[in-house]
Amino acid sequence: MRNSKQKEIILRALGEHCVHPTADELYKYIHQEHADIGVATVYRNLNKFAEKGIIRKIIGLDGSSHFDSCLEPHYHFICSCCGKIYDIPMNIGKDLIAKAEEFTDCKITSMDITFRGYCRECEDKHNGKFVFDKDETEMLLTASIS
Amino acid sequence: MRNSKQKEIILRALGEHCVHPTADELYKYIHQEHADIGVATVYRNLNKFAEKGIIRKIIGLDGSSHFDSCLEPHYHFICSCCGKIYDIPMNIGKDLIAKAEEFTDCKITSMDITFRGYCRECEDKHNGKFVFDKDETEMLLTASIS
DNA sequence: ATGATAATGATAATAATTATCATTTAAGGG
DNA sequence: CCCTTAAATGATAATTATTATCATTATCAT
Repeated sequence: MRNSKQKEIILRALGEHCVHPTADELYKYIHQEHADIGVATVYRNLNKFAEKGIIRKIIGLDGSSHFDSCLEPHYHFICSCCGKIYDIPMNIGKDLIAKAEEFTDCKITSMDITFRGYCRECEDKHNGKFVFDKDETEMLLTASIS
Repeated sequence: MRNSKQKEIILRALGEHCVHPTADELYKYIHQEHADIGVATVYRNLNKFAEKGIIRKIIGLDGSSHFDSCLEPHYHFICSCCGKIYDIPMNIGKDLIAKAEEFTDCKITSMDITFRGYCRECEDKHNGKFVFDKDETEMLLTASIS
């Protein structure tokens, strides 16, 4: 993989987000400062980075791809109300892989644990009654960009 | 939710599949016998069933939505080579939810564990060197319909 | 510096999913 | 059993996210 100015910009931009953005969201964010970087480049590189293990790809509530620059072992929490994805910095359940290999007779290389529920904010605001609303989510994700 | 002939057909068809199909795959399967059932109806009902907790929705390697008629607590294994999704009938790791709630201060309602690796077949065939190929996957998924 | 070739960006193409809306159907009350 | 009402359906259009194409540009080993 050859180096490029665009790759550095994309990686840095991803690092600036605590709530994990989609390729499209990241493209729009980058576009503000670097209007000369194309959509295809952002999609291409995020996927390439994820393939190489430089970043992680997470699948959101609605099946959309989100990206995560944190490589430390951790799991994810997705709020069923606002759709935001949070990190859970845990390194438990390592023995689960061994158990699963016994059950399946397959070679297991990784494990993702995703918790769902209601984040503090949504639990307080709506008492957990609301369901996932994509528009609201996009608003919140955009708002969290600083 | 009102009853309908289409709903019954869709639910029965899903139950006949051991490898979890996507909405589109299930539509094509149903279409062979019931050409009068529309795409929208299949998508609509699968999603409605999943919402109501009658079936489960699983997100595949490439972010596609697969459906699973089995409601017993279990986890999934996705082969990084052929993309097929298998069930792992385990009921371990219940205490993980309690731990995650401590960490996050969020109300957690569910947990998904997805293992990735290479299934027996792919491990033997390619020695785990191949990466996910969507076309090959579709072929295999279709072939598994009986 | 230079040549091979990987990376880029504009755009077209694709694929999956959802919205629209006229028509049909289910189900409860009279 | 018929009627009413609203939910469900199916054909199709629309949308959306993502990927493919390809001419041009940039990287980097030599």
